[in-house]
Amino acid sequence: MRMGTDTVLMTARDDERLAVLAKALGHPARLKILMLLARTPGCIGGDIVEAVGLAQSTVSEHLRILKAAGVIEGQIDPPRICYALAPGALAPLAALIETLDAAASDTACCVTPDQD
Amino acid sequence: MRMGTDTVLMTARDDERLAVLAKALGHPARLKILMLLARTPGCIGGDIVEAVGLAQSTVSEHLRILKAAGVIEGQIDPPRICYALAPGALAPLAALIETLDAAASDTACCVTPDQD
DNA sequence: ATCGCCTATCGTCGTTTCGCGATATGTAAC
DNA sequence: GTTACATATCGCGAAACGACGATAGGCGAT
Repeated sequence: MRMGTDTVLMTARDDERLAVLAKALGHPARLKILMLLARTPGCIGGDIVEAVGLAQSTVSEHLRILKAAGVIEGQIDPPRICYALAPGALAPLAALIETLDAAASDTACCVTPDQD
Repeated sequence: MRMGTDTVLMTARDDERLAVLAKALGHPARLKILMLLARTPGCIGGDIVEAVGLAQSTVSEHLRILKAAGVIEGQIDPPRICYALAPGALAPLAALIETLDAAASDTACCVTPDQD
């Protein structure tokens, strides 16, 4: 299901799942981690701790949240743990945004006609 | 140089802004409100309260958060207040997701899709 | 087996969020 | 003026979040 034709219609308790996904992105430290993973060619472990500048336990928590949300994947590689972005994990969120943006242009009935 | 708060150094402040945007979507009630606004042809006011099934004060708070994040806009129309989705507000978040998803395919080095 | 490295989990504390009822504000109508 | 309606704001308690230090576990090297 690529197109979000049904995105507006479903709105069941998928809200909950979507919210978890969005909430995973709703923190600067986690965004930083994702950005780091995005620009890292391979996989990284403890380097993340230094990059975000927080305590190791705190970073581990953020990693756990991201993993629980399905945004990242962790694979145990003998020396350390290899973290990488999970492909397609954000697709539902992308579809949501697309739907909302499309509807925004359509429902722009009472928005102030001032354009910047 | 007066240094314009942030330049190309890093996405220090950008992360914050992006996080606020994502956090605005990171709640079931707020998602419900946005879905409702997306589905509504015109603009709605107090109907939102009944739709989400929460107290009027609670809904007002969620609306305030969404408005603060720039996701929705409210225009005072004498009898009530007209709320509508703000066009293009989620564009930065969409760009983020696109970037992450693109990088996910690229950095998928240690993921073993077939094996487990 | 012991050491050192890396990661996960635990316990705690302060802050923030969430939900509510009650109350204040503003405007249209009377 | 008052009344009625719709929204915003104000406490307030309960829950969740974010951060930390300390601790426990797995694995390679010694």
